[in-house]
Amino acid sequence: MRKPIGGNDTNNLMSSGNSTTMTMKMRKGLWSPEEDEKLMNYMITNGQGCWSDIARNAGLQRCGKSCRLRWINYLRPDLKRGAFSPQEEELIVHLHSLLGNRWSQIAARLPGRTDNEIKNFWNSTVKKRLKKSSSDSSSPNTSHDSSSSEHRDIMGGLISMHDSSNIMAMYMDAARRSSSSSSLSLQAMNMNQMMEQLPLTGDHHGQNMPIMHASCYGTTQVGMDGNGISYHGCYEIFGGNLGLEDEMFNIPPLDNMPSKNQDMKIENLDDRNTMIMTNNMNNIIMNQCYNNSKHKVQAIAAGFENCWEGGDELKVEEWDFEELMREASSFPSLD
DNA sequence: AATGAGGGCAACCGCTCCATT
DNA sequence: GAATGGAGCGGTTGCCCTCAT
Repeated sequence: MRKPIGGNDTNNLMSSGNSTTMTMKMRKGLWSPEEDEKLMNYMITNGQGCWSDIARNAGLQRCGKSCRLRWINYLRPDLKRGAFSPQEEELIVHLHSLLGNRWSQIAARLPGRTDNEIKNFWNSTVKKRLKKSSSDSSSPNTSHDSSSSEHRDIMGGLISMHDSSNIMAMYMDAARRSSSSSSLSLQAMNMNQMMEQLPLTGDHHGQNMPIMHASCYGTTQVGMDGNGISYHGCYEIFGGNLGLEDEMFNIPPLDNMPSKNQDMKIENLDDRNTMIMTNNMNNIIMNQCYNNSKHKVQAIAAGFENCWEGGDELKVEEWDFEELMREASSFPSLD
């Protein structure tokens, strides 16, 4: 544990020797246990309010912003400490592929984890791993032929999740960055082109198709409790195995998440394109699930939509990524 | 044992969004 | 409609720890 800067001597943070000037210098750096305790006690007693008031009333020489950060990232009682489980890691990779660097939204789907934590985890661990796996696959020794089996392994397994995540992230980033009038449909076509670069699977539903076109299986069971939606089971999407088998995930209540309607109100802002895109993707996923009468829906998009009503169990068996992309290509231009 | 490199993590910074006046 | 302040978010920094040499 690092020692807080300045130790416990908060006086050294006051303007030198003249307390009447009220020019209180805000303390920076690491939090001392005493500060933590003050903030914790105040929050427990008074609850959340205006952060600058909290900082003042709790007797902390901190700016409200700093207090907020400390509370959210460290003191909150519902925080889960410790290393990320493989399941959490996979979920992060998957969510990142859908949401990009929207750490707060990713964090909202990982109970007990903070955006900062996830961001740090991503930047330190996952990014490195992805980089390594991509450099491995691009090395001369892993040329097309020899890599095919590796690709199969990769694409069929967790690493495929990473690769497909990269592609999705690239795609999403492209959509996000695109400030021109180039429509999402064009980007969707590019996505299809990217898909075609991918190795073929043997026989998937009677067709040779890039594995990214593979179906999405969801055998997730969904239940509701007072705290929101929880789901567990085996969850596979975009050809990757999320490996959530027998793992419980609690999805926070909807008030933590933007509603679909809210998202739909977001109009034509470049940096929101991804969100709209994601939403559209999710809508399509949901439509695919509902429209295809051949397929059973068990649950999909549990963490992304939470918007079904009624039935305790929705069933998804599979949906066709190709069709998904066809639908995606028909997205109206956001201009 | 000393030291340098790299990694992990907590916290700050700057920006945007939104509500209020 | 403009100005202002608070909240929230993502990017970045910098400190400390661990590990290899």
